[in-house]
Amino acid sequence: VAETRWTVGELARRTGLSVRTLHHYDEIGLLSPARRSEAGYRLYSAADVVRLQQIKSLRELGFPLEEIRTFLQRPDISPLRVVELHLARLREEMALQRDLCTRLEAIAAHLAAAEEVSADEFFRTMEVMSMMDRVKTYYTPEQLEALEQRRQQLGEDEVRRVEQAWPELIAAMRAEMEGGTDPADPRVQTLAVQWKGLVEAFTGGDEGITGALGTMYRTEPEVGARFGLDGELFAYVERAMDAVSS
Amino acid sequence: VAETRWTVGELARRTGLSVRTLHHYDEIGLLSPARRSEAGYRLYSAADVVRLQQIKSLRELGFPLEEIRTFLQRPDISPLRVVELHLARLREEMALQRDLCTRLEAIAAHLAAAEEVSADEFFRTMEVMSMMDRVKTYYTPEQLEALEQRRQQLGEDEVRRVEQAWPELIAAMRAEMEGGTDPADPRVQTLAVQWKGLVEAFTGGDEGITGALGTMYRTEPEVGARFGLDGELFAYVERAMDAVSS
DNA sequence: TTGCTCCTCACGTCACGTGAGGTGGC
DNA sequence: TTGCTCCTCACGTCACGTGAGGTGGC
Repeated sequence: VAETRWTVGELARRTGLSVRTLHHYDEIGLLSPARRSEAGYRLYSAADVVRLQQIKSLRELGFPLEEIRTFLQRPDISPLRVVELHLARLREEMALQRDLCTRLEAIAAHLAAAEEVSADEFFRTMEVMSMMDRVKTYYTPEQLEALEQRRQQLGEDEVRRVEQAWPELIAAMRAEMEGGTDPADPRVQTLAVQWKGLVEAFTGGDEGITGALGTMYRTEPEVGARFGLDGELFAYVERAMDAVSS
Repeated sequence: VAETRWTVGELARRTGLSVRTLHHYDEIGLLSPARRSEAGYRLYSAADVVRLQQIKSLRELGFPLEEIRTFLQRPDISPLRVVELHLARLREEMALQRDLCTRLEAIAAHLAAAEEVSADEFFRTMEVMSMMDRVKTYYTPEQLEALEQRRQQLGEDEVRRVEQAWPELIAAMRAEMEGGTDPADPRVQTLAVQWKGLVEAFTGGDEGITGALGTMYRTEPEVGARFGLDGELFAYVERAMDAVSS
């Protein structure tokens, strides 16, 4: 049974990658061809093609080659999982792009009418552009995978329920803060417990993910600002949490 | 009249760029702040914010920093033009993403059903992913700008008309080729003239663009393959063209 | 035999990242 | 005075690009 084999050139032509890229992947042990011909030509198998697709998907998710290599070593990672991760990310990105489109159109309309465009409008636009790249840098593939798995466990309805509960909870917490309520007050304590619950529903209690989220909110305040979160509110919530545990 | 000024840190926070990136843009003369404070702090003006937005847009279009620098020096390039270029590109990319989504969903469905997925299906998917990056590497900003300008001159209806004329013309040309008609035959000559007309309608006769297109079709046969174009047909058309001019 | 594809070095590049060591404003 | 933000070098890094020089299959 002679299986189909592809040379580097064929593979490059059909995938849009460069020959040099395939050489590089071989060099670093990310994708080595199934065999070599007698003359030393790289001969790739169908299984190699599948693996290459996984690599391309994970590259689009923004992961460095080294992380992709170790990620693909995990026994619980199937080609299906990788495709699903890619799809989830793609849908998020398309949503951000629709947002960006709206903002650019607004700026174009203003400029075309020779109106003043505020610096803020430019800032918000650049912020969205940065968010598109940013999603790619905060999680490791493992964390992203865990997040997705968690979402699937919860089911779509539950995810939506959690997402809708947030704005309400944030508003309630802010009202207490601005009203000057003591973080140890029972009313605030109740909210703090709900807060903790929602965070856990999202992260599945994974410490790495919780940490990555914390880093993201601390170093990128604009991300939190989209949901009405700021440093002041975070500090207030933290004090309430401390009071819960003590 | 004290105008608003931003320090690097403020600008970085509001745009999602790193301080190092802004330093780098200053170093290479791409974006230098309007002034410096007495202590040497970079102070950016509102005009700098506008320029930064243009830079971010052109970066998303995939241009290297050096090309962006010279492009922004052109007197005929307004902020509005840059936003329009970005919008045009964004819409194309979203179309490709919808295509990619469909393909990934098909693969996911097959994998979930534990069905065999052909190598071809993986190839086509990777091809779309590569096309998304590729658009970014064939044109210089000047060429992209000329292409867009051309499209605006033609108007949407005309662009659509041209795009719809292609498949028909390609099919007709292929039929002649496969029928063994001499490239110098009057029937083929008529088609060749139409062919030339459509190419010119698209490129506006710009030699640089025509060259870039040629390079693209030669080095990326899959791009042409999507429209039923291959090396054989190109060679046939070329012979017909030579016959036209002689 | 010619032309094309393949091979292995190995240095170059682009756009920053990442400290190192030090100064100025609130 | 302490802490934070800023400054200028300057070397490091990631994912390849780009020849250089040479071999093998149709």
